[in-house]
Amino acid sequence: MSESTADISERAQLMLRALIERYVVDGQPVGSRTLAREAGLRLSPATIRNVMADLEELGFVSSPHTSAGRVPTVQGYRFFVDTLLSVKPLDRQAVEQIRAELEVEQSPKDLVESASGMLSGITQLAGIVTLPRHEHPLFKRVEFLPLSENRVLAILVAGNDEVQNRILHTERTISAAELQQASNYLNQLFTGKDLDEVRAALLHEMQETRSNMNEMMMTAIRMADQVLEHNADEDFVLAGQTNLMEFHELCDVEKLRNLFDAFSTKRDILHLLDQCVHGEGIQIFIGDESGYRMLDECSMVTAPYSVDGQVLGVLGVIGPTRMAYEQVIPIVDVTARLLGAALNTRE
Amino acid sequence: MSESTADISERAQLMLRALIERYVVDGQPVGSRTLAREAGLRLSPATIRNVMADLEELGFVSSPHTSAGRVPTVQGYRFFVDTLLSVKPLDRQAVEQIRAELEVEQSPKDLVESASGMLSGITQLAGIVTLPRHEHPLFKRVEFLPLSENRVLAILVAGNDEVQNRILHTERTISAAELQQASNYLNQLFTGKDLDEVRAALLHEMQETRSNMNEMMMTAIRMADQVLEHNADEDFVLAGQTNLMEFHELCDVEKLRNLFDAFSTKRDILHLLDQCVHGEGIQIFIGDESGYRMLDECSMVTAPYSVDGQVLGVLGVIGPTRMAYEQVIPIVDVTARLLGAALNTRE
DNA sequence: TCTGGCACTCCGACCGTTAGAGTGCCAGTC
DNA sequence: GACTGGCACTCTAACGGTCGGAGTGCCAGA
Repeated sequence: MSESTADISERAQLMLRALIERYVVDGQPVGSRTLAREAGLRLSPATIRNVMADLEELGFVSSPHTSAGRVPTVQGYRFFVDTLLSVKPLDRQAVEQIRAELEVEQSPKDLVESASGMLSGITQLAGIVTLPRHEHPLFKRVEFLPLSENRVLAILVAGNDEVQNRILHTERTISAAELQQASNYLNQLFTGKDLDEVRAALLHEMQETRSNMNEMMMTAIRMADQVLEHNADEDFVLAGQTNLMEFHELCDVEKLRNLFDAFSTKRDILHLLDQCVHGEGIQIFIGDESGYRMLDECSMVTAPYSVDGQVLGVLGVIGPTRMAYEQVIPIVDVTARLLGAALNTRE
Repeated sequence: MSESTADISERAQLMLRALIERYVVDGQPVGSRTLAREAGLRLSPATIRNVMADLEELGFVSSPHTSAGRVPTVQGYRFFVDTLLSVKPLDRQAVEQIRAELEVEQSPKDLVESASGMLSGITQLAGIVTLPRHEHPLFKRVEFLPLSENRVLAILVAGNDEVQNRILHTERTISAAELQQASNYLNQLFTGKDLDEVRAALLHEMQETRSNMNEMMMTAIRMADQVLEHNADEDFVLAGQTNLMEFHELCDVEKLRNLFDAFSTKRDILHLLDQCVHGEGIQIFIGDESGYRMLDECSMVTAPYSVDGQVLGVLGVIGPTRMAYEQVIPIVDVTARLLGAALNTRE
């Protein structure tokens, strides 16, 4: 008991590492003999058993039953990724593959989908990427086009050149000149302002002066709301969910159902991803660390991606706790950088 | 052997029907005693066994092993839906629920999602709806807005008021007047024409006269392409996939994986849905009738939905072969009508 | 401090048995 | 001739016992 978590013998660390690396392969409990063979150390199974007993006492491994081998616990994985892990630099081929895929000119939405596909394809796990979201979208421009008698097409351009359309039905036919006047007014006043402010200013003005542009301004507000709301309710793109079915620890239909339900409900997953935006760099949730029951047997490795230093979203990988962290981490890392870069060239 | 498929004794038909209705409930083979109890007929199990033997010879039922009850075959289900089925009219409450959900003002995409959710929610199976697709979209309007130095926002409005945006980088700064001129030209010439024709005409003109509006016209073509292409590659919205995990005949992880893979690949499913557009009214694929292995244990009930007599898409339900067809069919039918109606009010 | 040996435990696989459900067939009855 | 009760038969799923393998903990000796 004199040992604190901080000073586990180096040998024990090597052993834990070997055990995890072995367990990741086939998900079977690892026994002392196997470990004696596989770990580079020249030790007998008996010795290894002693060390394993120590590791068990520290809570890093546990045995499913008396005469089974040992299995890493969440704490074991945590210690592993925090202090034992040596991240292998990603091989050039994979990097090039991702770069090539993301370099093709495509819309942000398509880029996100490509990235998600890449993540799941390379790791053989599930890839997840949130849609890019600007913190404070700017008002850039609004236009109103007469469509037919009582219908006007309103177009709002936000700072990131995101465009919103909306067809509105008006009470009377509004002339092209009037529409022009309205848009001129709004554009002169607000171009470059924060969309939030624009919204507030319009609301204020509508109450003050009951101008004849109310209808137009109403629309502008509604559209601003839409952009803001569209930005508020984040969304993500998932790929390769079915890869998760390969892992027998998840193959219980009950668990699968909970997991897939969470994927389509999105709420909980989004909430979790949200926590990853604020943390800096790679974030890892192992097993029940996430706090969500359906992810108890899963881990999630995430990294935020950003353009010009502004974080636009998060991406990552979801898989069983026994994933090859040392491989997944660099993949997530690189993909985040490359996605950021790809989004940058478009703006 | 003197009996042809056409003339099965009425009693046998009643029996097949009772058997299927019973089997749908819990998916267990149905024995003669159960059937004697449940079917209204006052017959002894022995008699029922004789009739069951006939049905088996005709290929309508089969027994998984010597001393199990009988299970309907695909042919059995087929005969059932073709000739035995009495579709129960949907109860008003459900209809109202669907109507209410689809009556809220929302975009086509949202409507489709609502419909899909309704289908899966009411049937407790998976709901599927293709996005609406106009066969011959019309050109309605195009506008070009100067954004900044070398950037122009192009907006194309199609006949169904579908709007496409695209930002284009120009070689030189084009004045607002020039842009106005270009759009006026295009609008005057092409409004109301078939988008296909517009595209062809523009291409032709570009080759003939090397006008200074080439750049604008190029864009118009590209955008037309986009609308056309967007329409060509259909897509669907799926909901309630996880409901399928409740059925033990699908609970084998291997099958589940194939099914979910097909859902995310989309190709095969789309191909199947495509066949349903052309058939008129309700279409039903039972088990391996679909020709796709991953749907061997599934059935699909579909109906096309249309606006003004033009079919825009298909919707339906995917579930295990033992689904309550007499309930699913009217739900699919009604939802198709209501979705058509909902889309209509928007145009 | 490490190791070989030993007793012990537990799981999974492999029977054999049994109860239950359902069948097919036959002879008897209305 | 149509229906039924009875009977022998078959197959499955569940239970329990046995057995080998894998792995453990502990101890005594190097």
